[in-house]
Amino acid sequence: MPSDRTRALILDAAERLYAERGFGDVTLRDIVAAAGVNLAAVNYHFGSKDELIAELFVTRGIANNRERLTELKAAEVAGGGRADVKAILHALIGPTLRGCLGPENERSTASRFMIRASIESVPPIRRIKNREVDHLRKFAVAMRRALPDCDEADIYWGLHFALAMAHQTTRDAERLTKLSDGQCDVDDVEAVIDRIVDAAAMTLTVRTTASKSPEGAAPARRAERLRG
Amino acid sequence: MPSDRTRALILDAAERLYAERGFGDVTLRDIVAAAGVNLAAVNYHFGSKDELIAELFVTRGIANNRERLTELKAAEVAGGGRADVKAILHALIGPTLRGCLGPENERSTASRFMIRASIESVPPIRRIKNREVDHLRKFAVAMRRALPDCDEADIYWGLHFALAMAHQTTRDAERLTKLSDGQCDVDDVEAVIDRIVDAAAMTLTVRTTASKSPEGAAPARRAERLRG
DNA sequence: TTGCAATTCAAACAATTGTATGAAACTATG
DNA sequence: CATAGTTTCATACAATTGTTTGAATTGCAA
Repeated sequence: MPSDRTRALILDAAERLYAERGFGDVTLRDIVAAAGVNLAAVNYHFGSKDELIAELFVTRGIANNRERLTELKAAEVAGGGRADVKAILHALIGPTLRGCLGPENERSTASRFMIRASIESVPPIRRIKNREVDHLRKFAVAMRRALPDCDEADIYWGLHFALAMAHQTTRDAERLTKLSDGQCDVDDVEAVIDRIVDAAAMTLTVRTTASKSPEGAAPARRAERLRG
Repeated sequence: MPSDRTRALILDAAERLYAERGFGDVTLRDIVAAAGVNLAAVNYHFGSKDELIAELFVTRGIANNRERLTELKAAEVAGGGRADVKAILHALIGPTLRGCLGPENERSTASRFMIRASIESVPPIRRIKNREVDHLRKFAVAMRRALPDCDEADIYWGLHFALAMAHQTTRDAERLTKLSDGQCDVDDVEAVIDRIVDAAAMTLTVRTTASKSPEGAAPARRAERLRG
């Protein structure tokens, strides 16, 4: 009859503190204080600090991946087995962005924790992170179906850029707001998502006409089809 | 007659170690060991660990900004007072990327240190970082000149996306390589730069035709001119 | 109730880290 | 040479951190 209460309290407090202040600034004593439990409880229930972090990461990672895949499947069903480019990108970056931007009270600690985890590469997480590639491959497969004539490398670059823009927007939202004097509204989450999706979709579907380096340093995209 | 030798040794070792392993994993003892100097030398020459980091950051930041501005000015001169979109973006992301990608031996510890600094937001750096916005504003001004009819917010988003793609590419080069089974060649630095410049330029200059959200969540770009 | 295992707790431990100290070594000037 | 100022060095200090320990407490079954 294990008492999961303390365990859950620790997980909640740890996730919240890590999401807010990052891994470097949060000690076990901070966590147990926030959770209202004894210091030794962490080692009793999780074995070590690293195992606590790892458990948080795998749990949240699985949930996040599932959310993305659910949206991808839905898009594939809606498209009769083949999702279109924008829908795929939307499924890839939507879930995370929705949890990280927008009004403070609507953000999820889960998403913010995952962003932290992908920023500060702390050892226990680094060891697990390899599985992410397998997850992304599913989106590459879907994208290849949506753009059968597109160069394969370009597809990977497109996914990479979509993730890059999404990721950096959650990181540097403040800088962007300051730089633009508030003209860039990062609180309108769906608009931000659409903007990033549009940008990434363009890199995948628009043929570059005037290349700066004519000797082919940047290979021309070979996509003809845009079904958004 | 101050002996700058020890000082320089510390700066070099610190920059290299921070660039390689990040701020979290490097202690003063690691630095002095690598520099071959005494532990107390750090506090003697810099006052504290934080001041050492801050000095590194401002020095390298200034150098990096100067490099970017030099390229921007050159592009403006070449364009008769007005640089074109791609040239501006090239000046913005080129210097950093050149120092962070490509063959190991050609990378600069300076660039990699700056990337680290922008990733792990350590207190002494966070305090200084605000000046970055003023620096970026110069690129916004140049871009407004290149795209007089472009919506202002779109310009900021474009710069933001360019930085995002560049930044994330230096961070996740390994993942991209693994995901693409080596099909995405991140070692061809100039090709990568061109690719990112192209992508960012597209978000600024290509009018989106089919928007996913017709009620205007993602405002249509208003740029007509592409002078690449 | 009694007994036993699971859990909680206060306290201590060991290691690490940034910083400070005071003596020693060095350098240049008188 | 002598001496004052600068720099280096070994060492110690104080604070923090993850972890461990052993006793107390709790919850439940016999």
